[in-house]
Amino acid sequence: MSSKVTVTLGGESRVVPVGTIVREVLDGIPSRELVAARVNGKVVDLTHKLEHDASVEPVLADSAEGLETIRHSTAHLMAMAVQSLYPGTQVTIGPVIEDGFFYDFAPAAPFTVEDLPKIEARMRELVKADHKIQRSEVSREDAIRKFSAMGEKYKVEIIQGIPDDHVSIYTQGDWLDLCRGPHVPSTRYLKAFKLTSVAGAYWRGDEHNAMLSRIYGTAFASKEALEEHLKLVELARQRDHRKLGREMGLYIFDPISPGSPFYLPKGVIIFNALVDYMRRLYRRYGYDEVVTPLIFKNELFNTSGHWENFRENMFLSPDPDSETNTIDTGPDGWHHGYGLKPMNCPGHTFVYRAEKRSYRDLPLRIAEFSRLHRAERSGTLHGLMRVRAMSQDDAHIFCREDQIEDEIALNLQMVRDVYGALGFERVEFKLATMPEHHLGTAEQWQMAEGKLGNAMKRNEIAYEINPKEGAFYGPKIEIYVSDALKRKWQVATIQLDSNMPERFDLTYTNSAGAEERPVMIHRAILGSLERFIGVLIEHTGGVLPFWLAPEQVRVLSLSEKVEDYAGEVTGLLRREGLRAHGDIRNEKLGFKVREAELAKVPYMIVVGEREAADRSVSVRLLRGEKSNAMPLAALVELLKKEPIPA
RNA sequence: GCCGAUGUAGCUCAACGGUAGAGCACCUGAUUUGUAAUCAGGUGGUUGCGAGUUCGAUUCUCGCCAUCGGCUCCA
Repeated sequence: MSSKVTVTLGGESRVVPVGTIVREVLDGIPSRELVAARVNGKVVDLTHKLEHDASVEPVLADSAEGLETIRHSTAHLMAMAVQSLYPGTQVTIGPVIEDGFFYDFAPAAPFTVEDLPKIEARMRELVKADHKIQRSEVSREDAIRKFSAMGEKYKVEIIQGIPDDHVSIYTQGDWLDLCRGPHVPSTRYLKAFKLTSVAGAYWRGDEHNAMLSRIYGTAFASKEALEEHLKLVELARQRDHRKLGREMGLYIFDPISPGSPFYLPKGVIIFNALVDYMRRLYRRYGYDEVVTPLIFKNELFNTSGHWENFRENMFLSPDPDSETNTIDTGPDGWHHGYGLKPMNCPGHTFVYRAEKRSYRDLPLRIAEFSRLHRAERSGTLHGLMRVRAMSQDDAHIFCREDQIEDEIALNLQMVRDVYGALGFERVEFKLATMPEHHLGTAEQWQMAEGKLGNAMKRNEIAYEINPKEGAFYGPKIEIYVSDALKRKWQVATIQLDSNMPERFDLTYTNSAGAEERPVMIHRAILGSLERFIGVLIEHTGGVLPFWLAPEQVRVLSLSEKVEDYAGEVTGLLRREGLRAHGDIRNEKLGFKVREAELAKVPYMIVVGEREAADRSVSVRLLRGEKSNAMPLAALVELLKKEPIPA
């Protein structure tokens, strides 16, 4: 074996002795920017020894990998600080996440936010001490012995799950942790971090396991980048749909019905505008709308499989005809009272069965906006994003097997129409595949997944696979959008189902006169209207497009003298079908403008004596964007040009 | 459901082991107003609910409910 290795860096090659550390090869780069290196594509420590020929690239602090390394090292720094402040606390895992990192601990008592400043202070001390961060490799057995001796039983459990003979350990000062790495060379490199919150988290995410105490934090390459991030978080907080919804008078929540919004008149306008929009699309795409019951005998849910699979999320009601009037479980395992529907699908099979169906009737597209109720666990409720009562732009398509791909493709087209019209640029698609518990054979699943995939390819849609996340009856396409907090929300879904038609024994007569089983496609494009409105509000910061704005025009009178003219203008706009209101209160104009701005009314129409004299108006757009005067007729023209998606 | 925090007027928030206060909103009056807050006065709270400790609880303790941050779950 040669004692020299050839290193390629930035297109140039050089020969160095075997065992040279990467840092020495990257001698041209200032140490404060360099946090790690990429050797043959793999990110490693700067102290990594070069044993073979390799191509080497620097990993800089502000690159994606650099940031990841910094965050990971910061998580270690935090763990070191925690263990020095709270001896006896065990460490578990501490990964990097989207905007920072967390570390799960098993402390004597759970951490609270009051602990964070103390931990942060200790972290800063450790940074100042400039502890070198060193990697070493030990055998699995040695590592197990070592961590056992330290009383770190979670670490031992982790190591026991690692198949390799050797594991790596990182040491900084008198502290060490099992870790794959890489890490920054010393704690001095960590200069911009903040601990953000604490939370409980189960060991390995399993609620049967012990509850650990998790601390979240974030770290950046520079103080400026951290500040910028914190500013964004603050901005996002201001856009919170719960705050904006209240301020804009759209909806409220009350403990009298947890998880169920009370839509106020303005909120209903948004709700109805979205429903109207979907109805226009339904006409174009050939859907029929139905209204089915909200409450059913549980016999329905027993047949559909909901009783078995969804009961814990259902609101149940006794049978009023029953003498005992209880919701006890009956002798055959399901109770004979009523259940509030959590989904429309079982009910829609009765719409299908209302007539004898022929292959010529298919595809049959049945839509419904009815309210659905799901008994979501109390801790999961979150404004409009996670509710117990919701409406969906729900539809079920009953079709022949040979129509599946076309129907899916048509739906994907509709998805694009909708998200394009609403200005969502970041839309992601996933294909959720066969889960552990499933009905049908692997071949059937493969075929169904293939059809969904093909339909996406036909629409030139790039998608990821979401393994084993399909519904138990069939695979699904999941469609996600991002909100202002950069949280991804699943909104739309398209699911293939041959189970429900089977359970309800749905058939159609084929061209040869024989009975065949249709396939059912479950789909929603906006998904839950509640969640969609929440996402929309955070996405737009409450500044909704004209066609969705609860109040489109506000006419502001300057004084009592022009009250009549203001009323006349408001009346005219209303007759033109616009959502216009007059503000003729005894207030100064500045005050009225401010209130209209806060209410996010897109058009403010100012009328004073000048305007009244020549029958004109002065127009101000939201945020003072534009302000000019025009004749009344011109205003109507202008407003009628506002786009409404169809 | 689990971990942690929180709950005071319609909203945002302050205070305190000795029966609560501000701003906004609301009401009344004055002002007649030109593009993000005119002035003055007034109404409004059994401090989330229930129990305990205490001479006395809104404050301390416990339970419940709800909310917030997470976990978990999500056909």
